[in-house]
Amino acid sequence: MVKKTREATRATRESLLAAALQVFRERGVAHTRLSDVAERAGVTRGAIYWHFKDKAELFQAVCERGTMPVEAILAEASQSALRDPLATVSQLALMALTQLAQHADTQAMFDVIFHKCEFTAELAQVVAKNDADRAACLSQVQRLFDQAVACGQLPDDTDTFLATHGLHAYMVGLMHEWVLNPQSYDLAACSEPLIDCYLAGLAACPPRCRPQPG
Amino acid sequence: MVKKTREATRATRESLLAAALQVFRERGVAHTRLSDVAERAGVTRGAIYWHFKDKAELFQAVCERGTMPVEAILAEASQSALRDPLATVSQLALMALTQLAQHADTQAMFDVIFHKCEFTAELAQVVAKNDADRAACLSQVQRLFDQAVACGQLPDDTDTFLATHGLHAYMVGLMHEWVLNPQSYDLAACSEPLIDCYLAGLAACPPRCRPQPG
DNA sequence: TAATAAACATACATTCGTGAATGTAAACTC
DNA sequence: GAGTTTACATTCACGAATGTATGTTTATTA
Repeated sequence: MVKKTREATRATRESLLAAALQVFRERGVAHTRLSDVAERAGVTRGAIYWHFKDKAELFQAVCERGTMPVEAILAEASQSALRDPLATVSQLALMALTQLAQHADTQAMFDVIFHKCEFTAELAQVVAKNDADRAACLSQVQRLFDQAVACGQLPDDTDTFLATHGLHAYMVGLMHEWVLNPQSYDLAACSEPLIDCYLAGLAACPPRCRPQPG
Repeated sequence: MVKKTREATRATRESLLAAALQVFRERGVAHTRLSDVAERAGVTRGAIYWHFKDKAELFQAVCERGTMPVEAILAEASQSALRDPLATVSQLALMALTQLAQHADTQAMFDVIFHKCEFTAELAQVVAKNDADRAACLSQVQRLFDQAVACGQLPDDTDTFLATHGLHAYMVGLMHEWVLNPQSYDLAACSEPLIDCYLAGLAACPPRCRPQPG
């Protein structure tokens, strides 16, 4: 039983990615042996080395598959109308948390990223992509906050850079901690009030721009 | 050159902990070889195995040394007067961020914890301690929020559980992201407005208690 | 339908890191 | 100041994981 049809090959690759995500979550990325992943997927290590160069490339593929939905959310939101920038930000955040709350694979993905992975030199590819994604996300949100200031939704002297970083940190922290204990509270139900709370803080008492020195 | 005086022994242990923190940060915990740590500390692996049972115990010691100051902050704050619960929370958060902003060792520590470590089975000890610390911190803060509600500083129907988890997530996210780019903004200067922003959101639009079903 | 290449399985060599075992010299105890 | 223990250094043997090389069978292609 060797050379499969094209569809079977795709299926093998998919089951490898799914198995890798599971084993990564159970054992941590650095501690997983490729033989474990192969066994979980019902193949041998040879199959892994056929589809991926090494563990780093496998991990990268797992990451790209896992972050696709979130990136799709961001891309979709960038199309959205800009009559109400703050509402756009709110919906963006809400959709991200909802995606996390509702999809087990997304939970597994973020569990791995946040708690079961060491971002070291050999994963430089993934780190670089993460950095690029974060930068894109941040600049997109900051643009929305700038529009919110222009609309009068936020005070004139709002430091939108800090506001953006604050919101991003909030989102990261919520995901980081919630995946540790998904049963601690109902994320799907609580996302909206949690997000509204931060945005209300921004409207009421945002970080202010300091007069630039010089 | 063997058997040192007691003070020299303490110094060796200290330099091992410092070396471990550095190497953990550079290579990630799972990828560091104890020989690297020994070399960095100017000793051999024998010295490590004398002071610590294995890598997990070394990591645990590094963690305990690194989280001491933050725990001291919490302990100190628990003594504080309770006339102004929200101000106490604010100062608590501010001190934690200030500690991070001002001490290179604390930055290294959180960089390792957040980005250079896999929390897997073999580190169960550390995970358990983390969980206990987090639970203690959360309940302490929630008590302060409860007092704030009693004082009228927060609305009567504030869901203090969610408020606490939100603040905790915010803090975790701020530290998690800032250590990735300490030069991205001046944390020491921005901590206060960032914290005030979230607390203002709590006062203005907190997560509300839902009527319990049944 | 013959030839080629895909999609793995199998077998192998090698390296790497660990833990334990042992050596040892100096500090501490009495 | 002799014995004991400390605080390491050195050496060794072992397993484990990796990457590669090769085998094998079947889909695909011309």
